[in-house]
Amino acid sequence: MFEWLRIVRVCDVQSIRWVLGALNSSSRPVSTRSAQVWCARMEQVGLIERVNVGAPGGSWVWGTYEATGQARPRIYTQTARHEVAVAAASARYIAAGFAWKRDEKPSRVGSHQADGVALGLRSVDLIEVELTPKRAPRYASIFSAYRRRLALGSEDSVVYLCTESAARAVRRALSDFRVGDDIADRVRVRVMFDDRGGLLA
DNA sequence: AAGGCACACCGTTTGGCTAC
DNA sequence: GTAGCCAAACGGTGTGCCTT
Repeated sequence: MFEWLRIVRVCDVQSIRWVLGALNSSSRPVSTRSAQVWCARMEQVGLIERVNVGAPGGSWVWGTYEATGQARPRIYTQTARHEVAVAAASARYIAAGFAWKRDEKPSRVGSHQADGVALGLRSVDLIEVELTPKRAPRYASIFSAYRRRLALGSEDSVVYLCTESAARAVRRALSDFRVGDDIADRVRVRVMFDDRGGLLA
């Protein structure tokens, strides 16, 4: 659990449910209640901290320095909601039997760091969590970075997990740009989040 | 008409408890 | 150890009232 928290940094209680389920060798989440019990116990012994931000999905949770060796994440920033959304996606992948790791830092100019890498038995997917649409030229440069990476062959596909509006922007960019067309058959776009960053059923 | 404020209501989360 | 039920707590939203 703490290995996973070290990777995602911060998550919500719903994600804790899925990862606890995965640790029980189940593809289903444990109950919300037992996830809360786990959090309460870990908080009591100083291994996690949590704060109720009033978001769907429950309190936000992170490992303390004692547990992960990492500094407290900054949770009152714009990117925090994105981090929690990435963790939510990661938790589902873990429950589905995938391993999860952070993408490596871009080693050269013009490359792009994905939000995560899902390692399955038969495939390796680069995961992008997209809550807000980017400007079109940004997609063009990201797509050409992905085209290079996919050509190298160590990853099989790119998965965009989006809000409704972000999915529209990604699909439009895929069809508008030539580089988008080049990689379109290796890119999957899924609507997975609502506008508040909550996970759709 | 617009803005500020208090209040009630609603949905969600949390923790206590019990049963299995 | 877990699921299910319940009550309390909390944040968000809508409404009514008052002032500007």
